[in-house]
Amino acid sequence: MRLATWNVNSLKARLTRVEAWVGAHQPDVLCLQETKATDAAFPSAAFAALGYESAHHGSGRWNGVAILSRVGLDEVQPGFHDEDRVDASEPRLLSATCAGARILSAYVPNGRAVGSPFYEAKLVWLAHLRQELDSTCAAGSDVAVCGDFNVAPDDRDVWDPGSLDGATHVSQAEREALRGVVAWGLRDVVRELTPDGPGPFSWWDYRGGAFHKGEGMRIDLALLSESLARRVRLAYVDREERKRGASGGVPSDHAPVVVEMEC
DNA sequence: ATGGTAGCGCTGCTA
Repeated sequence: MRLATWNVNSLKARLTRVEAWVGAHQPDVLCLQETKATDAAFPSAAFAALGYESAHHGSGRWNGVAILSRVGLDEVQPGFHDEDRVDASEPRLLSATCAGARILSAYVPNGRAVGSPFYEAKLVWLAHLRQELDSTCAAGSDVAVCGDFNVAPDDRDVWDPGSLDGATHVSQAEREALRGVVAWGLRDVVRELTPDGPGPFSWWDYRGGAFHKGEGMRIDLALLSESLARRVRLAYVDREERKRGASGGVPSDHAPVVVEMEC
């Protein structure tokens, strides 16, 4: 089973690259974030032509999450199961069951600036994600929480920890909120298989040639339950996709994260 | 040099 997650920064702008990447890498399940698409505009036919069922939760313009699967796509749940918990106007979570595993595609709020209302909402959103796992996933079951967490888990996950000390994405409270999600019973398998930093980064600012200067962050994660994590044989970031070239057009500012599990 | 790039969409916001 090959599972991947990718913030595409507009599916409309990236469709050719996504199709090429799917064809080349053949994921069984692919979580997408920042589709910036309405459900009506989501290109389900294009993915069906590649052999994938798909589900999307989006309202256009901003946010938007999707799951593609060629191993079944059932029990699709847009948003949190209890919509009273979080403002339902921002489509940032989509869950589905694929080959017996509960898959969550998550786009955590950016937070903008430490201490802002958006930052406080980000912390609340992460707390609700933990509650979602508590109330919808059984301990010991196959669960993968994949997406753009907009948090760098520790200092190995940023290019220059000193210059970012206390900033958004690396603040203590954000990291604690992320640890709260992980503490449900998840493992950060890319980090486990790549213990040395800095990196592997999954996001680079479009500005200032950050990618080529190696100034990125690791904020896109595949968090796997124990039952899935012990089957992992490969987990990595596909930096090649972040380069301009072969697939044509401008790349997303995020690279895909890929996990390969036995059976 | 207090900037820069990209997407959406047509004005300025979001990241």
